[in-house]
Amino acid sequence: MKATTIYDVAKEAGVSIATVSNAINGKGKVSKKRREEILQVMERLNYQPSVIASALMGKKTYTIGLLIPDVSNPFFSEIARTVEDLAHSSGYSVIVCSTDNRDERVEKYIRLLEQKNVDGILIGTGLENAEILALLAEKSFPIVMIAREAAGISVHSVLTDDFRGGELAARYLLGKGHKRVAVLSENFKVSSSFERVRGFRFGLFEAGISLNPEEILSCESNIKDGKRAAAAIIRGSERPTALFCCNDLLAIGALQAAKEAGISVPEQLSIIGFDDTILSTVTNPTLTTIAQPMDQMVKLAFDLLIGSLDNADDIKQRIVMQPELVIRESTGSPPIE
Amino acid sequence: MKATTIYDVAKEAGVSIATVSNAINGKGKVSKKRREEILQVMERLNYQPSVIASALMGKKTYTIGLLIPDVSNPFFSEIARTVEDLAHSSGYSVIVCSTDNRDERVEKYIRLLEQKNVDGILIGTGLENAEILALLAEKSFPIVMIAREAAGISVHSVLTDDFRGGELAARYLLGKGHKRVAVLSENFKVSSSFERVRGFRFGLFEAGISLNPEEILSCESNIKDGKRAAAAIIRGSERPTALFCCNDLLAIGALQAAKEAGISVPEQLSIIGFDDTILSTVTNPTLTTIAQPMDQMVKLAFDLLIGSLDNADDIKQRIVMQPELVIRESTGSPPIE
DNA sequence: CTGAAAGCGCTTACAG
DNA sequence: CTGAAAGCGCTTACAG
Repeated sequence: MKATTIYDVAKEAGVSIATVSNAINGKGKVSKKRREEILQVMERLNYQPSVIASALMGKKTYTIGLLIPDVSNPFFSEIARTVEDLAHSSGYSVIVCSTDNRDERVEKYIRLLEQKNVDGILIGTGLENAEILALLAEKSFPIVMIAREAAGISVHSVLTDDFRGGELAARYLLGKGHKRVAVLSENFKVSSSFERVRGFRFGLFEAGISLNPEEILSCESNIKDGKRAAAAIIRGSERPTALFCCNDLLAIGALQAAKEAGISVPEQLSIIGFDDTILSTVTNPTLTTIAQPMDQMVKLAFDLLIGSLDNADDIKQRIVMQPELVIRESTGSPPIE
Repeated sequence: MKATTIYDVAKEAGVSIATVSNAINGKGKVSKKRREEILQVMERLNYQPSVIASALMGKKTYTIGLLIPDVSNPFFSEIARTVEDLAHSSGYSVIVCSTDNRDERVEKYIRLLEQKNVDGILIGTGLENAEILALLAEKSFPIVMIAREAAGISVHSVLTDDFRGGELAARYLLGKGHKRVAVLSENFKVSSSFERVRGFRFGLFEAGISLNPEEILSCESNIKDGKRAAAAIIRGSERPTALFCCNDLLAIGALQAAKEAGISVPEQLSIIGFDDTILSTVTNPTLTTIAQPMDQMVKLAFDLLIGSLDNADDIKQRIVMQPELVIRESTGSPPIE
């Protein structure tokens, strides 16, 4: 079943293919009557222009890439969904790429997306590798960072004030009366986590409380490793009364470790997460967490990307959004000594 | 920064573009020496063939579509991740399309994917609409159904024996001593849910227990609606001692409804889900559920799709996998009357 | 306002 | 074994 091409509609409408093309794209001058005729023929023949052919002529492919660490991680799958809807309603489709935060995957995907001539890329995965940054810098397609930074290359970025988020968590815990706290972080090379921890320490510092290095643990960002690391904290000689986790996955690991150790949350241990994913509403107790305004962030990032498509030299923006504390059940006052 | 084309490497290597093309694709005869030279030049020039141009010549686009109800739903995001990895390692990329089970979205996405010349589509969303089935039937690209059926069109499908899954749940509950049970289902028009309920009823029936229509509720497939529907069941005059939910999302809704009503799970009410998503390990109590062997299913489906790419007339298979009961904490014996 | 022609970057017979 | 040429389905000056 050969698809109908522009030639078929040209012949059927008794005009040249150039005129059909013009009618479709609203380019050149086509008389209203002709245009209508052509549109009707297109309808009748069920003609759909080939994106491939027009892409070859240097037009857009109407495809964008989305680079994230892992689609199966709820935080990112929620982002993916928002991106997809936005893209869809502007006529774009999105190729999803899970990087696992691994440089070789990032690089491979970037090359792949380039080969497919995507119009632009939304990046929500870490970009620390100098080689990759150099690779990206020489590309012609626009890039927008979302919830992450990319130092040294000229791109738009939309992020949350992670430092402030950490601070928010510290203040809240302090307000509840906690004095002995610990931190469970994702790998420090992930800049957002690093900032969250810095902010948290700063919040504590302002209240005259300092955090010893051994009270800050880091591990891979998944439930299992979070659980293991949290178990170590819980078993420690001086168990903290509150634990700040750099994301919900780690917080859930902590929740599980506490359950296994027979420590009740929040009565004996307060746990606070970050991201406000669907997971935080599903645990029991539900999770107090720091929310990023993801829908807005994705919307902003997407609009910046689409804007860059037509105007590559626009001034690169760095938009910083404010995080918010979402209080649920996993936090409370410290136990009375 | 113009990308280097086949002309550049041809000139640089002192051969014709035809020879370069042949060297790349291993077509025609190219002397070993020439081929190596060309490959070196390609390397040096950092040449990457344009997928677009070769797609226009009727070659593959190395892009597949994935149609699922919602990427942000953990069950599907886990599928998406597996598909992505499989695709990636075979040189394909995947365009993710969330349909929300809405016919107009399904249709729009199918047209979009066709326009983009995807090589094939993996469908994990319901396909009941006759118009859409007709649309699909006339398409030239291969389609593989995953965890869903598509009646009346010639496609491969890989599914779980949903009936058996329902039966498994019934047997297990029966074995625990439950006699008064209820069902919380997703919309019955979703065939997999319908089968699960049928299987569950059958399991009960074999033990001489029948289910009244009012003990089977259906609602939208999300936590909130599940919670609301479960609340109605719980408040009912004769509260069941066990509740079978057609998927984990609904089961979580039920868990929340129970918590809110002050009913303890599993002591006063056993709850069993379906799908074994990450969510079922995160709740408290953790969720007993019926697992589908998704990784295997996705792998099979993907391989069938890739196979169909080269051989469109292969005999369409219908592979049925066996579900498995995963016992966690949300189920137990019924309370003593 | 409309059409002939060139060209995008490839692949594929076909001729040599 | 290698290359000239046609063609995939479009778009874009350009001429009329």
